[in-house]
Amino acid sequence: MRIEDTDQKREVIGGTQNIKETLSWLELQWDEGPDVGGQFAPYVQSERLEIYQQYARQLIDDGLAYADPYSAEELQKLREQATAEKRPFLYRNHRPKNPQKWDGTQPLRIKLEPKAYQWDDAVMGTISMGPEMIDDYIIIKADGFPTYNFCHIIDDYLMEVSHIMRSQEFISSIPKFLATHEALGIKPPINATLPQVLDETGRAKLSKRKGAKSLLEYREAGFLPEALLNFMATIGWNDGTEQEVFTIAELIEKFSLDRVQRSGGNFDEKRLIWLNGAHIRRLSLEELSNKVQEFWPDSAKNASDDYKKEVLALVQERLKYFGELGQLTSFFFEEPTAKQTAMAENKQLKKLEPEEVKQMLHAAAHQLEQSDFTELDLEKRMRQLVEDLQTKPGILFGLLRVTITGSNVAPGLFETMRDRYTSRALPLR
RNA sequence: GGCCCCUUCGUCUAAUGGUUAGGACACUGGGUUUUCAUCCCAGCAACACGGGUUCGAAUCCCGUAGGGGUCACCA
Repeated sequence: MRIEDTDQKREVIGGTQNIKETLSWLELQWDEGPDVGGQFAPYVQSERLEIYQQYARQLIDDGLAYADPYSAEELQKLREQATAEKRPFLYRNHRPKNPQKWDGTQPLRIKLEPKAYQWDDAVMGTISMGPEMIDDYIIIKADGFPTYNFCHIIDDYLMEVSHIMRSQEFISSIPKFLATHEALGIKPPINATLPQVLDETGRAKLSKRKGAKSLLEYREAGFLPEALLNFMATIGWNDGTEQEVFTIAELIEKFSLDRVQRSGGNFDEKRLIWLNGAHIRRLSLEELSNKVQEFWPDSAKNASDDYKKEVLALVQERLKYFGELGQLTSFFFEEPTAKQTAMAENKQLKKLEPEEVKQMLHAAAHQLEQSDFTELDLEKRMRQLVEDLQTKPGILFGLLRVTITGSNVAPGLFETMRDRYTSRALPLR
């Protein structure tokens, strides 16, 4: 892992920390980099300025770099002119004839020979671009910091990087990178251009500025890292079989660049939600229990771990992400409040007269007092009651569900009764 | 505008000249069931368009259209 922090103006407080935290959460570990060290340290570019200066001086000595005499305003003007004439802006058309000696206060530009390049991209295949893609770009800014375009090449070389996998927006810069390698007399690594991830509309690349969530927000919402990785990996890649759900270990084993697609894919959150549910269902109760600790409702604070585990077992197959845990389980820990609303929303229950409701609940309570609260006994008694009251399972069970959970959506009724009452988490009334 | 990349169901994708164009998500219907969910079954739904090449094209070639990227003292 290398921290590319050469743009002082855009440095965000906590930005690096955020990246490290995200990668750690996703279980993507770096074996070399900040915090862990390595033979090519330092791994933070702002601590490597000397190195870039050295390479820049070499280029000056070779006559391959020169000071840029233009002011920002002058350049801006030239650029606007090019845009107005509907042609690309090329700095090299305005190269100074006799550039002054670089004193470190002006930007330093690399002098590249315009020529066509052809190379093999590990995803895109053979790509070629003409000389119009080559321009003299800034390698050291007026503030003394190098640009990404320049210093990543040096770092990748010094750090013996084998593959560079970048998103599509870099592809048209690759000829400049190749030309820079030539100027420095070093061999370029393998380039792989990955498809972009687009937003739900498929019209723009996914970006936080346009409302995309950060990965850490998915963590907050209770998504699993393996689901996120599974989801991201299968936008633009598949293993050639019909497998949809992959563990992290499987992804590491099966992923290969030659099965990566060239076209971009949409970020379909519905598919992510489904995948997350699928991964949740694969967890053992023990694993699930460990992962949801932060997501229990406040009212579960004093409940025992054993009780919470029982509750968890009842909701595991209906949990799509942990953020739902509260609304799915709160009635195991506190008396529900939404009973009236739930009654009104239930097609069968809203037709009942208050007197009928009262009668049914009294009869049910009477049975419960005699029950041993095993699931089997509860079911036997309630089914008998359906017959005694000459009602339907849907009505009596629905009424009990609403009474106990405050909701029309809940785990199995008899399991719910058993867990809710035998634990003495809530008094029987 | 120049240059580059892309285009299979609504979405993620399989297919590498011969398939009724397959799977998954979503959606719809059904089954299991006390609700929801899980699970099972079924349905809906795609080769951007036009020319070639070929006995035969989603697949190869050319063109058109559409989409994306890039043209910073940002990465």
